[in-house]
Amino acid sequence: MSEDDVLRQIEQAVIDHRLPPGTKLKEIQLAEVFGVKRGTIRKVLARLAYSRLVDQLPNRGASVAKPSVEEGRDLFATRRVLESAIIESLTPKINKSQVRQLRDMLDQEQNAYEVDESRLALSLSVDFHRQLARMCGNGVLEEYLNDIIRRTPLVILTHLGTDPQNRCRNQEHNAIVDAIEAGDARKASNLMNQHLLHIENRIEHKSENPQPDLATRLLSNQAAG
Amino acid sequence: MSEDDVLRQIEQAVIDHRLPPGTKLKEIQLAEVFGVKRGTIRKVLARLAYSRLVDQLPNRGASVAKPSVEEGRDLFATRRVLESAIIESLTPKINKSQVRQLRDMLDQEQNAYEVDESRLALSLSVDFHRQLARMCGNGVLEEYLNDIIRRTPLVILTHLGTDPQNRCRNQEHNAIVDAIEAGDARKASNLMNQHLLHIENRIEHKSENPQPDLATRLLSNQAAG
DNA sequence: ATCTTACTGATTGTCAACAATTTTGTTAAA
DNA sequence: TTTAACAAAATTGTTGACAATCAGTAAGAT
Repeated sequence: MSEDDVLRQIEQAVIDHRLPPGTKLKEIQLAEVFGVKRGTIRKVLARLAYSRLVDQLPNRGASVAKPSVEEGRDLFATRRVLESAIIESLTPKINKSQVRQLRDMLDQEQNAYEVDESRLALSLSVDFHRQLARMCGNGVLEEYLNDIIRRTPLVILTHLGTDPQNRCRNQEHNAIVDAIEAGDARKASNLMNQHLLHIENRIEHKSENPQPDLATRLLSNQAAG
Repeated sequence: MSEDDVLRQIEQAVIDHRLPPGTKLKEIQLAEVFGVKRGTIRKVLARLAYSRLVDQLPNRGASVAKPSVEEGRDLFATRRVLESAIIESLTPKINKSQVRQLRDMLDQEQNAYEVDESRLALSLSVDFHRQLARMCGNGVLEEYLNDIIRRTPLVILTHLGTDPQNRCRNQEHNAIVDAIEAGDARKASNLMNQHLLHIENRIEHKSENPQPDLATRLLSNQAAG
């Protein structure tokens, strides 16, 4: 298994919340799990740290990142900026074949929901955003959006949990494509903004009822132990 | 000298075009220059590659990146998106002390030009953009803009050379602050867009008269070799 | 003359042993 | 019982030696 494979595996595990935020990532352990040398793990962890998916402290190793509420807010705000720009750039120059491609993706996504393949549906839903970035033809913009998309699940996990309501709404995706197809860049961009705000706002609300910290959680369950 | 020090030194050397695009960065050589072990250089090169300041090919080492015209165009377009968003976000909430701080920076920059400290002037000019990002209060946005700002000199170097006309115009910076102070976010944002387009357009024009490629350059000088 | 092949030096990539540090566990004194 | 000091274990960080690979060169074949 190559370095890139290991990277993808860990990334995917984070996205699927098999590795919740805060989980310690020990080098030897990971090396044994993936059957690679410690040096490989070391490089992978450095890359994950660079993209803010893990936190690294000197002599204290790596752990799955726990983005703060502020970071989550900033991340979503930046994502709205980028995705709005992508839509504004794409709308005037999209062609019919591309519109059809987007529709196909949304149909697949809807299908996956209906047959209860929720993991596949989530994955397709993310692909929709990625595909828009790809189509807009600006590689740098695409690159930065992909960075942000990779960080988003951690924010949602950390501050919203795994409630299925946190997913993208397929219906909203369809409305965005409608506006793009109609050539209404402003409307499409606004719809995307709203779409992302729906999730973003849940973070703000949730953070008003902050998750109990370790002490609180232990004291409210004194029978255990 | 620490890993971060080495990183900064190389970064600065790239920005100051002491290391022109394409320069090979050999591990042993760098290790000797900075008086560090090869492992340190190795980590630094990996980080520089991640931020696209150097290109890395397997078994072929690292060299200072040579961004393509497309990458340069995309980079500037993305930069306009981010900096516009920063201005729009900052304008409604900036306070007088912050405006004064920006003015001070621009005065220093102007001063540096007048006493012909062009390197200092350039540095202060970049700081102006960074400061706006800092003031807008979105850490993620700031982070991404700093990434782009680090990559910008390479694009300019590769496609425009070291012509002093490629610098930011102090006058345009002042006009942007004027609009911010007047609370006119739309105008300030547009000015920033124009400001960046002034440099961006030079890339497009330059690339219409493409630099002769290697073959052409060699054949037009057959006496050599 | 041109192409192929084998060789050489330089450079990058890998690894296992060692060092440094933090964490955990234990003991002993207050 | 608590605290502090110390010892042991686990983990991360570093290093030098070695392996693998590549660019360049020269000899040989066509």
